[in-house]
Amino acid sequence: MNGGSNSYLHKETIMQDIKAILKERAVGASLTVKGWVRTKRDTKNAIFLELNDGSCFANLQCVFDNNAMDDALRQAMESVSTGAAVAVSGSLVDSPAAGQPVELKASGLEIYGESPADAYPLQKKSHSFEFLREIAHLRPRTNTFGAVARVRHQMAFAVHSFFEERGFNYVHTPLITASDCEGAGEMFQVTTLDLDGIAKRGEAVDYGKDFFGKPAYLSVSGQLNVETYCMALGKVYTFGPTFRAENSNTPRHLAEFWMIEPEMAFAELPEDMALAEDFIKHLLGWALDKCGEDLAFFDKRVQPGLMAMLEAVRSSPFAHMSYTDAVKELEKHADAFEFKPYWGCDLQTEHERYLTETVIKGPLIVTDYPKDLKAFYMRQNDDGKTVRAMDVLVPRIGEIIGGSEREYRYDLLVKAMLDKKLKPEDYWWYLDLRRYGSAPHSGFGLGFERLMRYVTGMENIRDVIPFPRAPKQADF
RNA sequence: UCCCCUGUAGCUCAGUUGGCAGAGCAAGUGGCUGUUAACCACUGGGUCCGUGGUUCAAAUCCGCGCGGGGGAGCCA
Repeated sequence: MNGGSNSYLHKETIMQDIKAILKERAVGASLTVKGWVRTKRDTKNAIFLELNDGSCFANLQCVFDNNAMDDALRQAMESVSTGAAVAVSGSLVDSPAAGQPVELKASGLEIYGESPADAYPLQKKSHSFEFLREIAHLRPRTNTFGAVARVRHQMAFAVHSFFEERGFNYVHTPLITASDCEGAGEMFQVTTLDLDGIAKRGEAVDYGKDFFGKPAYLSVSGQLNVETYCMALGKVYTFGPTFRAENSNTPRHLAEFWMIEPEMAFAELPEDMALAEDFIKHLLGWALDKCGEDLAFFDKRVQPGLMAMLEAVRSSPFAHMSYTDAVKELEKHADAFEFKPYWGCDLQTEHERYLTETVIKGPLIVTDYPKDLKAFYMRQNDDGKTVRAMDVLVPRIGEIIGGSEREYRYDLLVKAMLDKKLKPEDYWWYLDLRRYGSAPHSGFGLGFERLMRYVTGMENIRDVIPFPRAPKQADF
């Protein structure tokens, strides 16, 4: 554990991560800590190294006696600077100074990797998120992005725990699809054809020679596929990457993002909405319970009031409003909008924000949208005008969930396809679900990174995923 | 894709009517100090995004290109 022959570590110490050390506070214990130097401060009598090993937000302060270092240790210390990877051994003591309850009274030091101070991009100061985005390989070493990474892990884990507790099966839907009919946005094409060569030779593209024998794409949604397993296992969900080739350049869109799509057999829209509300509350509650230290940082430095907001959402019922009522509400305040609301209009961002931030001041579920605004597979209401869709809107983020009860009646589904200029034969296997044992079912999609924006308070979606992909942006 | 803003030291930014390139932080050196966004002094540090133009003179004005941010649309 102690490394090479030039080690100045004490050999008989216990290796622990900083999270455990700060939790247990075993004063008197001999310890070895391995991590990265966040800051180094010299004084006459002591040298302070603050170490972070990623296990938690907090650093461990290691204190070396500046008057009791031999030449070898002093020389090693000379080459330690912000960013260096080191191991420090010593004994845990109560800290005589304010700022930390315990600290490591250090005597051993080993350097694994230096980090030249005149070149290392991360300084002992705050950096803009825009700058850090350009060094995405180093930004997880900062307070903010370390916290984002830990929260992201916990949220992914919470997704699975939520569905596991409720008897859902996790289904892996394909990322590559050869059907050009998912209808949820522009798709990335996948090919093994030599496009350069074909272009140089001036030939026409023959997809019969492509890998799949026809054009193939990255999936924009797992929903249609997961419905097949829903009609067999009852309660299912997907959680995986999703790809949209839209040329959208906003703080809330990515070309590659992660989406969670549950689907419940025999469930109608009210159960779907209840699931969505429980899901959001489970996730926010999990974050509050498991990531308090990280959230406290976001609350202090990124989004003041964040934790109180999350607590409030967790403990109060979501508001409900039909699309028709929402438009009536908006029409009362038509002067406030650039786009005047009317029945049949798509709700603009300004409309959604007004509803959640001004009218409701919290999460709002809007239901029963005009059928012309929504996808073909949504269950049609008896009024002939609306479908059983529901969008969960939250302040600051806007739409975080989009879902619906699905149309399970064969004839009505085919008619909806034709109305939207889709070819039923392209959806033959999807239609089979309505021919053999069709049943009411409902589901929704939650954008994982939008959830992350909501939970952390981070404004830009590119800062809540490790390596964001967006138009003209695929570095790292 | 459209609209607006923006690009100057490692980072964040200032730079007046077009007239010798600046500050804070970071880095280096020294000092002080159980420090904790440490403090004090000194030092080094520039393709002013690129390109073309206007001008005696361009970081500054104009055209084009590229990058970044915000808003809109698409949506999760």
